[in-house]
Amino acid sequence: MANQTKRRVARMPGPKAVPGRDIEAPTAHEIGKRRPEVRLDGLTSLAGYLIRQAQLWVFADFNTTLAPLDIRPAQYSMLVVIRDNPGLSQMALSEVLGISRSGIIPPLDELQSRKLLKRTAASDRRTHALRLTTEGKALLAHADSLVQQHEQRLMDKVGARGHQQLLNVLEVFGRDS
Amino acid sequence: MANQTKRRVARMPGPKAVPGRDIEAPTAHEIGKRRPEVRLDGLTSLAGYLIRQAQLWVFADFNTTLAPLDIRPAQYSMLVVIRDNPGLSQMALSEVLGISRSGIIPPLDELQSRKLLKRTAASDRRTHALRLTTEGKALLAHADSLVQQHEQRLMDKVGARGHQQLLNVLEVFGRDS
DNA sequence: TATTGTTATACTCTATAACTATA
DNA sequence: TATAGTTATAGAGTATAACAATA
Repeated sequence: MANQTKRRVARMPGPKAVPGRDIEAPTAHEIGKRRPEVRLDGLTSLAGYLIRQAQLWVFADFNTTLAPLDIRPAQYSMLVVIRDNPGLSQMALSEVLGISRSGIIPPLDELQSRKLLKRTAASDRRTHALRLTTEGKALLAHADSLVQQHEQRLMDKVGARGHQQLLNVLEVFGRDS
Repeated sequence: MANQTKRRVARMPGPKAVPGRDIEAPTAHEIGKRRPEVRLDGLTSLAGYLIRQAQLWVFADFNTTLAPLDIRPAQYSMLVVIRDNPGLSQMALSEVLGISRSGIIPPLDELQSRKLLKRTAASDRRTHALRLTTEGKALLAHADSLVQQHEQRLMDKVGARGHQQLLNVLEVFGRDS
């Protein structure tokens, strides 16, 4: 049967017992079957939900577009910020990107192992001054052109006017937030 | 020193060697110090980046607002869709929410263990017909009012006009995607 | 044979705490 | 004492593959 005896244990402290299933009369849903149109009004009237869906589309399209370079959104952000702010520290980068200083290390390690950036010495010897390598700059230039294709697809999706409205309306989220 | 001998091993197949650091002349960045304004133009001109930042704000504010009910965005989405489509299957729900049928099980288990929904029998005995419990409906009603507060804060953030533009422009992401 | 729910497993992203070196 | 980078660890979210029950 579809309902097994042993259920998945929740990921927190103690195992949470998950009760079995009841029996209840079917609704128009089950009767209609054939993947009847699922009502989503309750969600699509929320701007937050639409923003989330848009973001999922953006990441999916970004990843597809940048796949030839094996660059994901977060990595692209890091490369751009380092290019535009050569010598900034990991702390500064992590603050700007809104992640913890420990969380930024794995992606930086990967980018460095791919020879796209380097950690150079700074006057404050506790810090690393981040810089793109020549190879990193070249790859980023290529990535920029692919990102423009991605941005164009987004524009195709929402229209030139809608695209401009997004830039205007969402500008408030660009700085700090 | 800040640079250790042993570096973090990348998470994929083989360990990737991470090279050491170079030494290079400091830029205006290090000299200026005092957290100089980091340039973000390269990112903030991309609608995709702004959408991502907006989404991070939305989730953060949503989580703060719904904290008293311990409901996260994905859980709220599930409860709303199940309320509006009583009896739908896990497959239908996972397709609508854009996640795999295995990935939807942990959150459903948790909601069921909290007695907010139930898996009832359906005519097709391979499937579960999802339904909210009375408790689930009550909690969702409470959640709805909190979500409206959250939506109001978003409107405060982008303005009533901007909010309406978001609903209009992002509508295309609401269905399928 | 195909589909639904489940389990096992794994990868990514992110966070906190503790440690080292530097300030 | 405080800060930057690192390590260890853990949790949440997601995915794929294989399996049993059912169609």
